Amino acid sequence: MAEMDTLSSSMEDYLEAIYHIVARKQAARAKDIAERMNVNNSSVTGALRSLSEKGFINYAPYDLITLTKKGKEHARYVVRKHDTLKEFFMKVLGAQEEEAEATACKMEHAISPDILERLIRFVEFVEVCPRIGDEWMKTFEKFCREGMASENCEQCLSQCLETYKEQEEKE
Amino acid sequence: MAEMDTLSSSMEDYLEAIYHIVARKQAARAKDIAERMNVNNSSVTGALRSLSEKGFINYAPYDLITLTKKGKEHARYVVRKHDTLKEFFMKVLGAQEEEAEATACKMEHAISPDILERLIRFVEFVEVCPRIGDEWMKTFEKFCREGMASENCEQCLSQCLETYKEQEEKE
DNA sequence: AAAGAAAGTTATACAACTCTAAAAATATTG
DNA sequence: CAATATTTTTAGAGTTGTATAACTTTCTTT
Repeated sequence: MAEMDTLSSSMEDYLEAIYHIVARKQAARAKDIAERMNVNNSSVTGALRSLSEKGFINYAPYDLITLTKKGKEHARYVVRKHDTLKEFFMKVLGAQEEEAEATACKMEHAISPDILERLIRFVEFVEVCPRIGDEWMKTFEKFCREGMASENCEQCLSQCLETYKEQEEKE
Repeated sequence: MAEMDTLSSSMEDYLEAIYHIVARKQAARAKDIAERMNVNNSSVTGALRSLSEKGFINYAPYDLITLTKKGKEHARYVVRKHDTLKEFFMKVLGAQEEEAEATACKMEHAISPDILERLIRFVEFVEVCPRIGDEWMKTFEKFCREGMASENCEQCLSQCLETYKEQEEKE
């Protein structure tokens, strides 16, 4: 028998699409999926059969499509990978939304559980650690434009410390 | 005609393997490639024909394999993507080498030029910016274990500034 | 409820990639 | 240099995912 618990990149894309459609409407129709994925109707039918056989979706010919528990769980995992990558590309690397979205979409299938967890922690950390934060992002952007101007490091650090102290006082 | 300048993930893997083999020896043989990639000999033949048709390698049946200029350039680009991801996973996210290697191998095909450049800059920056550096990595590791202990931020920043000043004096 | 529209499925074909088994070419060595 | 071993290729088949075209089912509307 074919693997029951693993999905190809392609099938993960279908599952993800179904997840998002089901989140908006009650259930998904083949046509919605085809439109969202820019794919032919008949390709959807094949994908549905495959996802159904593996127990990820509830589906019978001509019927509406919903996710099984297993399908929901896997879909959420895929979405988590997608969103984490997109967030990292935008918030840390400063990429544009469209670029981040497209690249996350392609890379999401290949990221391992271990690296994913680390990346989630990292993005979380970047947001709460004062050593990073907004100012730091600006510094990174400047670095990207002009390279490292090492003379400013002390000033940069002092500034960072001052800002932090000021914010602490306000709270 | 089939696309001449783009390669599937699979063909990029072959090209990358050939690049590494050619770097060690003068030229690659089908057997070397098959061994390195854990793939059947006959699969290599097909890949070689395809890469040759598209102008990435110099190849004729029963002949040794070398890279064309185009092949070398593309291979270097793939390797750059691979190495950048691997470095990021290890140096910034603190992943183990094997994990970093395996994941880079799978993700390298999907990263866009824009995100790649940003990631290269980012890894470079992480290495030169005192606000990050070793201490910061330790902080991140601690954060991963214990979560954010926000009371220590001022101390963390002061410490960082002090260390920087001390190092400046030594130079 | 019947006609027409819309949606979904099947049949078929193709492209990419893989494998096994057998045949052909090349290399090695006694 | 001929026998043997190794390497490479071909032939054929299977898998996955895609599309077009034709057909069937379901929905909509009068």
